[in-house]
Amino acid sequence: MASRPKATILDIAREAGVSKSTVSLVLQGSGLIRPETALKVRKAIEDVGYVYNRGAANLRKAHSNVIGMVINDLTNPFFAELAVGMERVFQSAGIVPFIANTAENPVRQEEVLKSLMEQGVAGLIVSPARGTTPGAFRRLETAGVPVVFAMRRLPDSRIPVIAPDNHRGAYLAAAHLIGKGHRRLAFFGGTSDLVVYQERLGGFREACETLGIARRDVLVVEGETSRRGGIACLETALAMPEPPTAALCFNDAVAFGVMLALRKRGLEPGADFAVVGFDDVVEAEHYMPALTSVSVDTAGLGERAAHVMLKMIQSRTTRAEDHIGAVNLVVRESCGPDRRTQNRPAGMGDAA
Amino acid sequence: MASRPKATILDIAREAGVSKSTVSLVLQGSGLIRPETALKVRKAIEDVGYVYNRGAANLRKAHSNVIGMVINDLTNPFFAELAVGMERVFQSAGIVPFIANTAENPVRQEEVLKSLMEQGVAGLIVSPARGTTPGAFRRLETAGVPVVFAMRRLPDSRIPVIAPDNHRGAYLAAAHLIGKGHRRLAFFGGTSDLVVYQERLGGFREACETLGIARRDVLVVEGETSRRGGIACLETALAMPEPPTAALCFNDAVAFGVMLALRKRGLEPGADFAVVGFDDVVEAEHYMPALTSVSVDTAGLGERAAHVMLKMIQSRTTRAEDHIGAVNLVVRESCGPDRRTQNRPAGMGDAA
DNA sequence: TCCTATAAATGGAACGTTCCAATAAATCAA
DNA sequence: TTGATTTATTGGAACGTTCCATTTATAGGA
Repeated sequence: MASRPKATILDIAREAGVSKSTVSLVLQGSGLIRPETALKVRKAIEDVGYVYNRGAANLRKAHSNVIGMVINDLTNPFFAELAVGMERVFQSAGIVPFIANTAENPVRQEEVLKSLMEQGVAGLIVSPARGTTPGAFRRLETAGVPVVFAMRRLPDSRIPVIAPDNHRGAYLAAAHLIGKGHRRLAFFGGTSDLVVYQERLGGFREACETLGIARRDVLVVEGETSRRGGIACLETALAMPEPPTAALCFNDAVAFGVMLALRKRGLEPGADFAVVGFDDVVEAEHYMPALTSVSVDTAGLGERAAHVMLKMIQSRTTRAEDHIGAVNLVVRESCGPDRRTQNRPAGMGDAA
Repeated sequence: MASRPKATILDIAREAGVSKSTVSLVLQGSGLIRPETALKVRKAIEDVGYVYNRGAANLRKAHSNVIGMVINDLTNPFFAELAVGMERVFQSAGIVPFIANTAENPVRQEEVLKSLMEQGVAGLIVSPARGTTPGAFRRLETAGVPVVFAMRRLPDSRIPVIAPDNHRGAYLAAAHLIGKGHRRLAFFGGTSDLVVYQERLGGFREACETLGIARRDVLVVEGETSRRGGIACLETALAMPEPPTAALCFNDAVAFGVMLALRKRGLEPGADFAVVGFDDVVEAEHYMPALTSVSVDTAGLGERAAHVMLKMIQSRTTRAEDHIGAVNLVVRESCGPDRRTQNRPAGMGDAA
């Protein structure tokens, strides 16, 4: 149980009758070593139960192979999808990304960033917590650690951003609702301290203006970006003298909450009140009714972010182009009484 | 941009006019240093933009403060909840846990474990991937790294396990269904290579036997532990000559799939076919109809696992007691036509 | 045969910390 | 004043790697 002092390359060297340098070379897969020697060394490695000490190695090598992923809300499946996309590309690059959750808490985020820096990360992909102060990433910048923002951005920072075209997505969604004949629209959920919020709300507003919806007929209700937030938003909206007949929600979680609240009131989402989500998480398709949502190709954005990160590390730069991902509206059943236009859920159960 | 060579304690020492040892002591918050000296040093640390090199420190200190969390499926909200529970306790211990996803892939799991070991983790909380080979954790054991299994266990290993009482949970659920008058029951989803599966199925079977359900009236359909798996299970079951009228699902994801498939066939979950889930993820309560499920207090188990881990590290042992968490059946709307017994979703929207 | 070129293996310094043992300074008892 | 004790500070040797500069072995060319 009480583990003996752990083996080092010197133990291996002794065991295999070679020098530590040779062992090091073998460990790095250098071609300079004679195959038979390499084999002998590898056997010794196995025998002594050696585990590589990356900390010691990093002491010489300047930068590690650890990439950190800092996520603001792990319980939102949306971010899990993002993470999965990133992992796909890191995996094929032989890198294991470490994920850390900040739970939307800037203080926690500071701790997490500090810890990752101390660990000597090679780069960081971050979806910053709400309320992140402008200076939070100064440390990283002065240390020259490559950072990429995913999905969210900070008001004015030079850090590259990988995000969907929020403005356009919201525009499309609003235009769709207006096209369905809705004249009193609402935007539900989110808070104005988020840049994403500004973008989505901006697209929504632009559509309303362009397509002739009077200013007083658009209602904006801020709220938590969760089911609970959606429920609250709907209650607020329906309490108005002239309530809206359709809503674009900040994200799918809010939309689910809205649909739930509608049902609670005996209203049918889609028929009695149109709701559109944003992000198109996997659940959207499986909801009842299936949720119309703005698809942002989450996993694709994750992959993109990972690629950008890899390139930054490789070229030792801390700069990169922003990348705005294409979006498209996936029309399902939750957005208006006209059901002729609905998409079928992607090929499952059709044979039954 | 091209970061100057990063500052070390020697730079700080020079800047503050003290020795490196003094700086080191300050960094560790030692009381041996005169407050004014400490202040001077701290100022220098700020000035040179120093970041602590934990790798170098670990070279001397033998054990790090990194704890790894290895999770088999990050996209299952269930595991996110588990992670959140653990984070709560680690946070208050000043530890930032690193999460890594294995995506239910044993090969990936090997890589992840290797990487974490090389990083010099102080301990590991693992929910092992399906198909993990018995030897996968031998390395960790010989290295003396404390490991705790969460939710899942391996057939015969001495590694402590934190998990819910699967047998009892399944028993309760089955008994409930039988109490509702169901006589032909099914168990949906999961595969027999999982110990959890054996446990849950075991409880289910015991209830059936004890409460007088004939062997030929219980149907077991293995399948993926996902929505998709649930859909498939239902299709299979309904194709039988005498299909079941109720099912206990391996987990909530499967249950959601089953409900979806029922709807697709024009059947109403709850009224036409009773379905019970397992895990009681947050969505269960918000589903339509709300899902009856076995609640396992996921976050609580996460906390427990973290506590056990902390204790193991502290006492330098690799052994600990198993911990089997209490479960209880949360009856909602998805399990039978008798709606008088249903629970109300926890206090939201009641005022409307 | 000797010389050169290439291949394979090696010793030692460095990386940024910690911590022990030692020193220097300050305080106290006599 | 001196010596003993306490309080602050410090130098140096680790820790486990990498990598440069060397050395040693092997092969090829004349």
